[in-house]
Amino acid sequence: MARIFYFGIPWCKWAACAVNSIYDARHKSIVNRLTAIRTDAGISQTQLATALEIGQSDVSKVEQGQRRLDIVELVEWLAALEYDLFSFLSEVGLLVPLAPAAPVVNVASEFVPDPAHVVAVTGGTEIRLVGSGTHHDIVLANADIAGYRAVEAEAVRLFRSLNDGSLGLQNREAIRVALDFAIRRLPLLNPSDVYRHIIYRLYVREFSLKSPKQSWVRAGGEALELFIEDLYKSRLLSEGIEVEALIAKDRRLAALEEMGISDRVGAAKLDIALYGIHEGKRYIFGGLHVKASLAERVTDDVPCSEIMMAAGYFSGLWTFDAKDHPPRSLVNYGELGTSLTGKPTAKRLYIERDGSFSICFCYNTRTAASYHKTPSQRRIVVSTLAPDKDTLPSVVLAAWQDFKKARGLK
Amino acid sequence: MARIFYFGIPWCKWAACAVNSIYDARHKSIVNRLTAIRTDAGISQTQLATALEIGQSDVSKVEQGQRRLDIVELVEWLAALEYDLFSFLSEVGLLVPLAPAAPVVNVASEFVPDPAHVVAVTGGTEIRLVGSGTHHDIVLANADIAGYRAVEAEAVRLFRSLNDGSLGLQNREAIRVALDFAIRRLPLLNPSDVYRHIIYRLYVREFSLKSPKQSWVRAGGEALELFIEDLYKSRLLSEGIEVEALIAKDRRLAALEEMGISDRVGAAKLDIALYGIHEGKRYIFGGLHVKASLAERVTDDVPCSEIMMAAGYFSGLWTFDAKDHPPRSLVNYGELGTSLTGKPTAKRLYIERDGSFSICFCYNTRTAASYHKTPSQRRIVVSTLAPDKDTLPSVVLAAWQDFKKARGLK
DNA sequence: CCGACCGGTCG
DNA sequence: ACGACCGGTCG
Repeated sequence: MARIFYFGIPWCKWAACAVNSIYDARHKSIVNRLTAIRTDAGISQTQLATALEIGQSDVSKVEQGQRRLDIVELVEWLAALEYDLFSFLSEVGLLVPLAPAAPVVNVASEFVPDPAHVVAVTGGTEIRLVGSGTHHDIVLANADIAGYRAVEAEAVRLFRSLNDGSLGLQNREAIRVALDFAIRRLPLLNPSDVYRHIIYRLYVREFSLKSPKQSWVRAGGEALELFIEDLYKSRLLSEGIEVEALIAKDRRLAALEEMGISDRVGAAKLDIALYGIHEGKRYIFGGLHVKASLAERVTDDVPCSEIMMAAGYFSGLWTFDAKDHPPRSLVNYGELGTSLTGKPTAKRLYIERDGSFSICFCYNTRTAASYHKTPSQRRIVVSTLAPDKDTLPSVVLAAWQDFKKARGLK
Repeated sequence: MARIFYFGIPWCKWAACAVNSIYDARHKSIVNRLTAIRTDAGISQTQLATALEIGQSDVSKVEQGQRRLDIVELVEWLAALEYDLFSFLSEVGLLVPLAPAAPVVNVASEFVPDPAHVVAVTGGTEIRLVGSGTHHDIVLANADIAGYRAVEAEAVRLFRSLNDGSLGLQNREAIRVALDFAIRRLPLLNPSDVYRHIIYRLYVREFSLKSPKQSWVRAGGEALELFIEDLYKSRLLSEGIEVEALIAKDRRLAALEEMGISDRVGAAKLDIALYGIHEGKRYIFGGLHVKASLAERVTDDVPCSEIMMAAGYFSGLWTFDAKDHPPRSLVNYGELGTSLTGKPTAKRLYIERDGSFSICFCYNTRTAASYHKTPSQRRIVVSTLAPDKDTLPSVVLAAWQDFKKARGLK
């Protein structure tokens, strides 16, 4: 039973407008917005009337406020305009959250977003993840409801197209586009939540050609590398730095060979190469290891990273640190730990104690960044992907300048 | 522009109910639902009227369908009932997805044994693995049909019991028992096929309490360690060697500490400890890293193994080398490679070139054993688990004798 | 074709 | 509780 929120305008007494709400200011804004949606879409009153199988004069009357729409009529009106009802209600100020979030529910697996339960709450949007005969409500802090719905619509469009090939996209490209769209449309969200609760779960829900979770492993992993390449390309090119996702085997081998370490590391142990341009020549000066989540798999990258650093190259770990603990909740706490008090998690030690990476860029804002001086001097930094928050470009630029100095390139 | 859903009932022409939609079936359902929400909440018409600051008769009129609500009124009505608008619209059938409904079933490649297709063929038994609307017929060489059926029956009994807890077994224990039963009952089969095509696939087919594949990852992995401990315990105890699965965290830490390497490796990087008994004292002299399949995950164990070897300990890799390539067939060729001609697979290099493990014990009989002298002198050995074929006990015994000599224990 | 991608599990 | 377990994918 859904009683979490109510949608209303508490300061206006219904009694006052019960008889003549047609003249009410809120009705004016509804009517004005309906008219604007129609004209923005380049639809004439006559065309709309035809679609609704009513007379043009009925459309005119509604838009002048002389005839009011009940809920069924409004729904069909918006349908004819192909406009989302919740976006509409949001725009005309009819959605107001009541209570703070979310009863906690115990869970099992296969949790995917329920399109019928997307509600505005204080400070964000609540979505419902349903699965195994139960559900869990997750609050996406700083997400507006229209933004979430737009992201869901785009992801659904992209992922469904994979089932019939209608857009001609590879899976990894569809995921990259969906993730890019979501990060841009919901820039204030925790990026790790966007990745894990929105994009991953919608992919699992919509993609049915192959087992979606296993497909996600392959396609999602490569999509993340493409996403990162694309994200930083423009931010770094102006600094004379090129970012290259090493998905093609020969490109990866070329990168490892230029560093002179291809005989000592597996051929597939670097995800992103960083090249600096100096006097028209292109030098590799480092790279990024990309992991959506860490688990024991972060160990894979440690040997290569240590070899790179020993050879004088920059070697960063880029991660969403995505991980939730279903028995308790579906809150995405990550594995690097949310607190600096108490014993550090095992994963932190790779960076803070062992210094196996030059730096760890973490995009789960629940993760605790390194605060005090670390034993290895290597740090975990945490931010969103907003250009003014994310220090990756400046860190990479500094690494390039250090590299030039060390190699006597001036 | 948000176009996720449209809200409407396409088969009903608006025109038909524009004048008198109050009598429309959809209005009835709206009105009935509003009434039900009120009564379910134990609110009287009078109480609701007071909250809305209207008369009780107005409430009555609305609930009888004599007076219809526009959108502003509906929003406030639901607000007074503390009921979610989106849930309401969903319940009265006003939310219709734009695209055809999402395909709910994504049962792609879940290949599980078809109990109806088990046939004797020359040299073995053919079973049918069904999934994705297609199937693959697999020949289990050297399996008699009665043996296969007995194994399937036992596995089904064990795995079904996990759904209702009827045998009181943990998942890993049920898997261990099933694997043990199968290996004993079908001793001439390729052990990797027993593991992968029989035990794994029956677990996926029968266990339904949690997502079976992910459950397998956890439970199957630990079951394998228990299985190995149990398998070699009796064969090695007579030689004064104890085999201990390091599933308990404190036992694992104790093993790493006795080797003096606990500060340099992650706490969970060894699966089986090997202890020798000398003059009533128990010395750790090595261990086994266990992997059902390799993938990139074998890298996890490399650093710990190299540290163990550098410190003078025996460090073996025990693997089923289980891997098939479904698009082509479901034959379990492994990743170490079936041929010694041509370029060695990347996985072989860990042992044969880099010598990162003392030895690799592989129980996929399709895998090619090291034949020529290897660069590292370290070898891949391949066999079944039959006591007269499996050289593991003698290799481990030799390692214990070498250890005693090196440490001056005589 | 051979390889690394990642998340639900459950002790 | 927090960690390592492993296999279908698809380039």
